[in-house]
Amino acid sequence: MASLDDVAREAGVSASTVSRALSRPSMVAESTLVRVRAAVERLGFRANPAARALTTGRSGFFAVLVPDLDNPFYSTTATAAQDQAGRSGRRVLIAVTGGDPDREAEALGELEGQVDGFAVQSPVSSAAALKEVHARKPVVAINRRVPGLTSFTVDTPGGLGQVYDRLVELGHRDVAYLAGPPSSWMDRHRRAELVEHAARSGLRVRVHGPVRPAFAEGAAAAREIADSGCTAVLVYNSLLLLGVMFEFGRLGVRVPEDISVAAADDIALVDLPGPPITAVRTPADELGRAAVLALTTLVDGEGGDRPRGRRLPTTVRITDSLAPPRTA
Amino acid sequence: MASLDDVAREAGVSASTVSRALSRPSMVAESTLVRVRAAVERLGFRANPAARALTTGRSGFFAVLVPDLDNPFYSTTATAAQDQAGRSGRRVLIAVTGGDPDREAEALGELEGQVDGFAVQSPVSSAAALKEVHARKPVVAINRRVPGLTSFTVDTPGGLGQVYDRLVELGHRDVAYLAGPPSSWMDRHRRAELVEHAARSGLRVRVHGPVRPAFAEGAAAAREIADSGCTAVLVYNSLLLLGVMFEFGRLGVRVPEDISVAAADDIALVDLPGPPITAVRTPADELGRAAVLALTTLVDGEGGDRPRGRRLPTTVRITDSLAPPRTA
DNA sequence: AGCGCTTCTGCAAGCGCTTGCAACAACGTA
DNA sequence: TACGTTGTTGCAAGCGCTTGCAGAAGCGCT
Repeated sequence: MASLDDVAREAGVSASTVSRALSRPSMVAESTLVRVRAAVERLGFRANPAARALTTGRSGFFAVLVPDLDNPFYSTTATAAQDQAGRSGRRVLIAVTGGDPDREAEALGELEGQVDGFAVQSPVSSAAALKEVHARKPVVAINRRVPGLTSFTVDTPGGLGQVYDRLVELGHRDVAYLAGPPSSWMDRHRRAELVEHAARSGLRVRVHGPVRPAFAEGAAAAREIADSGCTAVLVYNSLLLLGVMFEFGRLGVRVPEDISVAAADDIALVDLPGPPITAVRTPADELGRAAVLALTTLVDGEGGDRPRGRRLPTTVRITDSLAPPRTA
Repeated sequence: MASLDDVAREAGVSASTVSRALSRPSMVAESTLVRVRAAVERLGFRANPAARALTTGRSGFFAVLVPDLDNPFYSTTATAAQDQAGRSGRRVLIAVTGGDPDREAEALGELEGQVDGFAVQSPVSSAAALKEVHARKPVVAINRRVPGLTSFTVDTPGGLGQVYDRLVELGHRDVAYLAGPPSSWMDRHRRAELVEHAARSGLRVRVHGPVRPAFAEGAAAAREIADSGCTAVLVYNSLLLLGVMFEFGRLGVRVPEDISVAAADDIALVDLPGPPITAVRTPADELGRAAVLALTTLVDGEGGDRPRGRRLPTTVRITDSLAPPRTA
């Protein structure tokens, strides 16, 4: 591997000049620039990232912590984060934590020295722990509000409210909610919202689960839901909903004639043929992008004002997957 | 951040001793070890990875290149790879290439200096390009055989053969195959196998697709398949199959009464309730593990004999999702 | 007592890059 | 002509760690 010195020799300049030619071209005369570039080309030089990291204290990496990759919500944010990071020449280190607080803490600790910042998705760590890390390396929270940290969330509760309203309007009284993982801040949030709404509107809500938000789990829960006598079901996420509907299909439960369905995100529903399904449209990719963008300004920025987090608005797509209850 | 020197001072020894205490404890006296450890603890010391990488030439990272993360096959191998890497204290850098040769090449180039090796999943790059990288950093291929590289594949064709045989045995003559992405080495392989088998056994095979291996795409292809008059359908992967079956459910097409179904992997079928589906059981996680293990020996090993790749055997689960054709 | 040996520790160089500082040239300007 | 500018370059230190080498003990042996 060619080093800076090799390039310097080849171009007939000093190593510092080469370094500057590459990182701050405006400081170098045009003619030298050309020579250096030619030498770089000829030798196929690539800066040694470790050396650069050592001197600058920057690695060019952001870590993205996600509970798992099987959930399209997470893989989507992670992929979007990677894409966004690429725009400032950075790379993303995806760490799968399994939603386990210990592994999350371990990842935070181990990676602290290797990355320029963290985007933590659905963190199970305590806010205090996150803020401690934040004191040294910028941390932004995705999909959970953490006081003191720039946080990006999605206004799913708001969207769900509209779904409840519609259900009430249609005459539903008995609604099932298939809950996501208990460790999920989002799920707790949604349930709270649900309970509150139920109290206000006279809905009776039965919670099923919690379950791992996977297709198979949705399918597994379908029978219980169908048998529970509810007339509508709200599901923690779209992947679960597909599982539920898949099994409904096998059980002969028709949507929406026998039961109305809706999901709290629409990720796995995109491009699905046939009649659309009621869902809260969730901009997962935007979440990943926004988080990385915030990290970028946090790292590159002159310091000072930390970027404001946002709660991304949702839109609800109410469709014929919601219909009046059968008995009505 | 505490440095080695800080620890050395705190423990009353030299920096080199601390370094050795951490990386080669057997070279250090027990009593010193204790003091050093205490000092490390007290100061919360963590070695600076960049500095370590600079001196040793090792970053402790393996890169795993995958086309995308939405495909559970890839996310499973990636997750397993991460897990396996953790056992030797390494981390995994997941790079999503989108199945794009340019992005794959770019990732290989950019990461070459940052990682100790590559596990390349379903690489679209030419074998020559991969081998060129391999000359500098170990590369192992996942799910594609690349001459000159340690490669791990799964014997899906062998498994599919059994499925075909069973279909013939049941009296099927007209079979559909829903193909995966055309860039996939695996899909090409499977199709070749299929054609050959068809010729031998008098099956008539109609290829649908190719499609992106996603649930929605499967659902979108379902009607066309159902209308094609075939009596059985083989699907590129399990995610697609779920999509197909999902839509079958909505279309009123019954499995297996109206049509027999089977998938070329079983990943998304795990834990699915109800009657099991015929599938070639694919050890995706083992693939990820094996690849990282090979990398590990390639890097840590005394050199010499490069680890042999393997073609992981598959088992086929033939179930009642295969039944005699309707008209038979 | 003297010797070689093993065991442990410290010294110092160096990994490849960045960057503050100083040197220098070329160029007005007073 | 002398001097301050501006623009360009090189020198050298240093980032935090690892490691070859050599020195210092401590040991058993003759």
